[in-house]
Amino acid sequence: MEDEVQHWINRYMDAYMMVTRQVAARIKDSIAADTTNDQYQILRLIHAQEQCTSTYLAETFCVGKSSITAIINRLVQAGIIERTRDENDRRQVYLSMSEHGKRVFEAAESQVHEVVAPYLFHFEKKDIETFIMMFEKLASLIQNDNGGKSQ
Amino acid sequence: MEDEVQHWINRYMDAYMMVTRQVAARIKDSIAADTTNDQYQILRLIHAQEQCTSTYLAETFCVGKSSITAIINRLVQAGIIERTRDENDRRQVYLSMSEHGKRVFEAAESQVHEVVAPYLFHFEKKDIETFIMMFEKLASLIQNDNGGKSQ
DNA sequence: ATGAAACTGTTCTACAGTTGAACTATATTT
DNA sequence: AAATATAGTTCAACTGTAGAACAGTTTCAT
Repeated sequence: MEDEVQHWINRYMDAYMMVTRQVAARIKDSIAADTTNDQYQILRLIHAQEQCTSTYLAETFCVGKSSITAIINRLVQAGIIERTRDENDRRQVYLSMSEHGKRVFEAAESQVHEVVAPYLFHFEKKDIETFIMMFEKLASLIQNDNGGKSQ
Repeated sequence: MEDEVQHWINRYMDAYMMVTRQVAARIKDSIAADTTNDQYQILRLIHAQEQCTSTYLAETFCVGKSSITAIINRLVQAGIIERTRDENDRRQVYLSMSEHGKRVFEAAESQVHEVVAPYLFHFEKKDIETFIMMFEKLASLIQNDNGGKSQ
């Protein structure tokens, strides 16, 4: 039983590292050279969020807020992201994509899809569903498990 | 059909990012502060490989060889890794763990297992097998797809 | 109403990781 | 022997990360 768990974890880590690294490398080669993978992930989060703040990004991305400031500074400098202060609570700064930013994001997105899509055709529809659902269940388990280490 | 693929990719990316980031953050909090996640991944590769070279690590990790040099330099400086030149082909340098390195690696490994294992108990044995097998299939698809971009 | 506490985000310094070009040393090819 | 290929390193420039100190804003307790 214990051995089985160990074995699963090792297999998972092996496959996981391979997939993660290779997919990241392929996406990097594919999307415009001046946008990094992390920047693309940040753009995805901003795109999906109505009023996106640094705090939200820091929590979702699991990094400190100063990392977000650094990334956003570069994206602002590249004319991709714009900052807007909330007039009701002037502490908050909302992050949104400029028109140029939207074009950059959409181009990157379609490149990513071109990289990933071909692999899907090697799998049964049913298996893809199962795979994604397990991934989503895992994501929600992890998400609802903040702070409390045990269990 | 196209829409379905798009939808899958988006769901996959969402779940994937969440799991990747959260697990990485938890592992980082868990393993000794002076070993990074990337260093742990490198140690796993060295541990699994009989005679490990920089070139092998660079290819497997999908980075340039100079990145590997930088990582290995830090691990050598920390007394975790040792370099040994091949006497038959003096260009080659084999990387191996020192005794201290082995202890560091085993400690990190057991920490990682402690972080990951609890999540497994939320899943059916059968589903875990399916999940890992799909991951492994994906890994091997990607691996056997070097160079040729299309398909 | 005012002062303490909490919150949002930035700046700064130090470091890990990445890249790509230039380089050293060794081995192979012709 | 000279040209070429291979394995690895060095260097400079950059992205990403952490954590502490900080500034500005809001909330809360008394």
